[in-house]
Amino acid sequence: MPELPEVETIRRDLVGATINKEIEKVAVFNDKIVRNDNESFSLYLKGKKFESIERIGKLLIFKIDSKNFLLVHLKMTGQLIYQKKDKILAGGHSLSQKGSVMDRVGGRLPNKYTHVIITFKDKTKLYFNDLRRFGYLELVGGKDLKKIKERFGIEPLTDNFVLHEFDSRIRKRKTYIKNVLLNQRIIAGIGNIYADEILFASGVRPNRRANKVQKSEIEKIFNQANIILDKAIEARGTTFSDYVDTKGKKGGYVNFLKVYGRGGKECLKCSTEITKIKLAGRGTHYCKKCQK
DNA sequence: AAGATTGTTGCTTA
DNA sequence: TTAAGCAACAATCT
Repeated sequence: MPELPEVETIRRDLVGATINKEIEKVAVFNDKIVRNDNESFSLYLKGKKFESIERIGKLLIFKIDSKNFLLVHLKMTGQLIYQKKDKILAGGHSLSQKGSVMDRVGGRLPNKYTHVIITFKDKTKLYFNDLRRFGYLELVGGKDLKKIKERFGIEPLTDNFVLHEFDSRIRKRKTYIKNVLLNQRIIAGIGNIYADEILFASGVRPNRRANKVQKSEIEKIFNQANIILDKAIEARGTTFSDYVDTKGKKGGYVNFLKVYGRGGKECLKCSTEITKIKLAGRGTHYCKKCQK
């Protein structure tokens, strides 16, 4: 589940690897993944370069020129992997038809989940893989991009992410505090894993109503969001199931998780059993003693 | 073998 | 007009 830290890790890696490299060829194997007409998509990108790569929330924005942008969203199981050439097993052929964990995390490429391959002129390749096929690629113009950007709330780790704004956005809402953190129109980039981790570190239960959370608690949530997202980027993200970076490597923050995925286990602070509930259809983990 | 897994959109309802 | 809540989407694992 790529959230802000995972997508940011990918963005930084791809800036180093692909900026200003001429695209030689684009192959699309699944016509639902690319939201534009597949043929014109490939044709358009041929000969183009990425001028820069930005991110808003969990969305990657590859700038082609001042009016054209390639959007890539990984949703739950999308991957962007960059490597020199197809890895081919000795004596075998390169396209694995059988899905396996090895295919999903760190195996040979392309595999049955590879839906798009961008080949650069220097023969390096960028693979878009997605087991669940929720992710997408889309070419958009400047006006579309502007509209899309407007749909996002305040962005952590930027100058717009200030306590006052954070507080006023949360305070208005009657829904659960966790829902507010997950709502991309209010705050961009936080997903299920980091929402649970931030609330644990802040001592606030996910099912508290946002408008009933004290100002001092909102300040804690704000501070912990900054700390945790920063630390997670430093650790190159969290691999819980399918996430890997552009080299196919897992994220190290999984070793720092305090509550996510630990339902029924002992709280690392107080040894109380971690409670797992369902909130807004999401698995939600918290410590009933440490979080009020 | 049903249920869980989750990011986002779009619909319905209040 | 806006917010809240939920179904739908997709494939795989337990």
